[in-house]
Parts: sequence; C-alpha cells; structure tokens
Amino acid sequence: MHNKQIASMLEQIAYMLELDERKDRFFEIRAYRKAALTIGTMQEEVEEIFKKGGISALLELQGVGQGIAKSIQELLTTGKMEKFEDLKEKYPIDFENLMKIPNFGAKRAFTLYKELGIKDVNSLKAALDSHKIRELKGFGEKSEAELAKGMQFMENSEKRMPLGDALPIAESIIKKIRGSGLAENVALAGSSRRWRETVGDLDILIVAEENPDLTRFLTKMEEVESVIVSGPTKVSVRLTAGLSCDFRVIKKSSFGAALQYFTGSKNHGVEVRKIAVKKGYSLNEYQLSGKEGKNLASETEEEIYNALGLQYVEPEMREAHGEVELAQQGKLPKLVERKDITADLHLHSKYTDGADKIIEMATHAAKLGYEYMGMTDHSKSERQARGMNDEQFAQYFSEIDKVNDELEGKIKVLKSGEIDILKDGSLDLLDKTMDMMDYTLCSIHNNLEMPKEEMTKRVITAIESGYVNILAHPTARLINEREPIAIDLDKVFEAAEANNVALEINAFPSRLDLNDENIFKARKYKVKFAINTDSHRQFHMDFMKYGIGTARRGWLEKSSIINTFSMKKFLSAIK
DNA sequence: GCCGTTTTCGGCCCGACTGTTTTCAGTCG
Repeated sequence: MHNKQIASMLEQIAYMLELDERKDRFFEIRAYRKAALTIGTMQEEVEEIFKKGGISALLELQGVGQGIAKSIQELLTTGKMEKFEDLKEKYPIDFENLMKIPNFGAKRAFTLYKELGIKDVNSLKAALDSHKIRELKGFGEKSEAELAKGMQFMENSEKRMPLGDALPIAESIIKKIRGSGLAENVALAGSSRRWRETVGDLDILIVAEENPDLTRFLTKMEEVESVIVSGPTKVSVRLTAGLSCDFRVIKKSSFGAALQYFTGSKNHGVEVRKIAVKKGYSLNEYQLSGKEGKNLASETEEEIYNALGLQYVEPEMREAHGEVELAQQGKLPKLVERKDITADLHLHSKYTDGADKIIEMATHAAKLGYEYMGMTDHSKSERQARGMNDEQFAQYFSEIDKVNDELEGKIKVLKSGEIDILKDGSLDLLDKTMDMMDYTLCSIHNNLEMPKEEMTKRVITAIESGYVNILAHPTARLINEREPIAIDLDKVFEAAEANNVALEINAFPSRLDLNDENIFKARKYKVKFAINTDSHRQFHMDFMKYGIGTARRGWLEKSSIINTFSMKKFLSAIK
C-alpha cells in the first residue's frame, strides 16, 4: 500500500471526526491531519519502513504515536483499519473525492447526505443539475453555483497526477525491476523524465532480452491493479495508485533511440525527426538510419543528437519551445543543476508550523551540502501556523544565534521570516524587526479572491516598500487543489526587476510556484530567482529536485538563481 | 491523538471571510 493511500485514510478519519457529536476533538482531528501530512509527503514508502523496522520504526515518524502507529500496523498486516471502517459505516460518504472540491467540507457534505442522500461525486452532480441543493437550509443559489464551479475545477484537474505523487511510485517500480535480476537496465522516460508538473501516465524502459518471466513479473507487481496489454516487448497496466504505466522492453543497442523517442515531448520528437528527414535520414525508436538503412546512432541519446548536428538537449527543454533551433546553432543554455545549489532560503521550524527544531533543520541542510540556509517562520497573521509577532521574532533571532554557535561553522543559518503581505500591500511586521533579518521572504496567504487589478496593486505595493527580498510562491496556486490568484504577472516581474526582488520557485511538490511557463516568461526581465523547498520537515528539503526540474523547464541558468551564489555574493546581491 | 530542556498529563487553534443569516455555521490558511 502506497503512502498516498495511507495518508488519504488518515485524512478521511479527520473529516469524519469533524462530524462527531463531541465538540472537544479538535486536537485529535489535528493529530490525524499531522500524521497524514508526514506520510503523504514522504518519499520513502511507509510499508517498507514497517517491513524493516516494525511498529517502533513507525513511531519515529513525526505525528505518529501509539494510536496511529497501531492503526497503520493493522492496515498493513490485515488490509483493514478498524477505526476507519467503523467511521465509514456511520458516514458512508465518499470523502476522499468530495473533499477535493474547494470550499466544501465535511459538515456540508454530511448535511447533503442526510437531506438528499448524496454520497459521492455522481449523486452530487445529479442534485446540482436538478437544483435541489438551493432549497436546503443553510444553502442558497450562490452556494449551489459555487459548488458546481468547484466540481468543474476538480474534474478538470483529476486527469493528471502531480509529479510529486507519481515520481516516488515510478522510482519504487524501477527499483523492483532492477532488483528482479530480469533486466540489464531500467530507465524512466515520458513527461516525468521531463519533470512536467503533472503526469498522465508513467513510461518505463527496460533493457532486457525478451523473456516471459519478465512480462509475468511486470503484470504481477503489487502496484498493478489490472493489465491493459501484455506482450513480450510492451506491457501496459493500470496501477492501484490511479494512473497507468507503460513498459517497453528494448535491446541495449536501441537504448538511446528508445529513450529519445519515449521521453518526448511529441512536438519535440516531430522537430527532431524533421531534421533527420532533411538530411535524408530517418529516426524511430530503434535507431537513426542513414540512406541505405545503415545504423548511424542508437545506443545513447547524445550520439543521436550529435549525428543530427544538434547539441544534446536536456529532457526538461524538450517541449518545442525553440530548443531545437538553438541546439542547431550550438546556443543552448547551460541549465542549473542540483550541485549548483548552495542554500535553501525558505524553511520552517517548530517556532511556527514546522515539525523540527532549527538545529535539526540546519543539521539536515548541512548534510545536503549547503553553505548557508535561511529560517523563515511565519509572521503573526498566520494564526493557524502560530505565526510570531515582533517580540517573538526577536527571540527567534537569538535562538538562531545560539544555533549558529552550536553548528561551529558547519553551515550558517541566516535570519529571516515568511512575512505576510496584507490586504493593502503592507507587511505584517515592524520595520525594525525586518531590519534585524539578513533577508526577507514575503508572500500572500489570505484574501486570495481579490480582483486582478487590486491584487496586482497589493503585491506591487509590497515590492515597492523596499522591504521584500524574495517574493515567495507568487501565484499561491496548489496543483489540482487551488487556482492561481488573479494577478498581472508581467507587472509584478517588471516591479521585481526594478526593485531587485527575487522570485521564488517554490519546490514543494504541490506548489511548484512559479511554474515552468511563468519562469519562461519571467526570463524576459532581468529578474533573479530563488529555488526553495518551503520545508516543514527535515525531509521536505529533499524536494529541491522538483524546484530544479521546474527551473530547468523554464530554461534557467545558474547565474540568475541567487541560491547558487556563495553567501557573501548572495548577501551583496540582495542589497 | 501527539508530545516532552514545561516530560507521562496538560497543552495544542484562531481570526477572516462567505453566504446565509439577523447572530451564525462552515471553511480556510
């Protein structure tokens, strides 16, 4: 069972507990949500952790104590969780899907169930179509329309899975195939190799001799829900996780050609094959063929691109956005890489809504090889995160001083904060507090529904205050959960350039904000970027790779990213 | 239900906004 499924059950328990007659269960509900967040964002499979270390290993997970650990053990050993089943009997409602609708919670769902027998998305749709909902007490025309709009959004975002969910699944499948001894090499292709933010299906290439044992192995993996096609060189399955996966079995001699072909994108492939045709060659998933069908290149992608007179094109750039022409001219940008990153500048600790201490975050960041990092706990407007006031920030900074002493130079922790940009564009802390920071990181968290013009003005007012160094998650979107705010990004980019404000590329997998497209647009301006993880747990810092992938999709080079700078250069660059 | 340099019990999470109301319930961050 995958983490997402376990997390979803815990989340559903939280929703059902909200319906309990007892009103004193806030903290129990919160506990379930906390555990769900830990498990839902972990890359290592909880099932593996349990297999290796039993219940005591489960207890190590943040937010998992005796009760939840026992429930997970029960689930992994028997396939059922009693607490979940009991609640489900009482509330036979498809919370898993219904709760994906924005502004629709457990209580209104339960009312709809009691009054109209609505249990799932389909029955909700029918009730919306017949306008029954507006008749109910507590509902009206507006809430009915809002609900219909929300459902539309949910349906549109349903089809593709966020990369942050799909990639760990792909990686665990690839590991299994490697471990089977049936394959010489296994590689990820498709849009996940291009680091697209959402994934329609997984494409996995397997270098091996055709072998019925391999085909059997692929169709019998526990991740597989059903088999769509199954032959010696192609196996296609539906995964229990809710997406499909295509496997291709290929010869080692065709590895490069197959990887180039199945990585896509479709349009990039079309452009590359056009060049082949112009030269009198042809390119398919087996090889690049010359005039008499002679094999010119096939084993590696580099050989193929080079044989066509092209520079090697990084997978993230293969979107037919002009990269083929640049590759012909030898003018491709040198994209930023993970090893270029010197710091993570958006991190939370226990001081607000993070789970770890500053020293723990710092120790982990040092392990990742960073030279410096910045602690950015929330400002006071973020009540739910226990955001800090000016006085508390002063204390926070003296704690950071202490931590720096303890670290003995292993890594330097910079003082900062994630400061709310309020409704009128003012910032949530006093100037004197922000003056104590090494840099500031500012962002929008509430009043997300403002009209475009007003929102643009709000953000630009903040930018022009002179107190913003990094504008964090500029559009506030959540993949498949929340639309981006209405804002004129061109004007924001312009103001950011004029005021030396860096734009964040938030690497948290559900955010990826700015996204690839907006980064690509922002390149027109002489604006700097910062790739940050927005970590609330030590292990969230490993999400950096998603930010790097997104930045690379926006064609960014090291030179425009401030957290590739040495600390000295960073501090002078933000002045 | 979790957690602990406040350590095995007693804290932990509260204000803004929306739509429906006429004083509040639900949802969100």
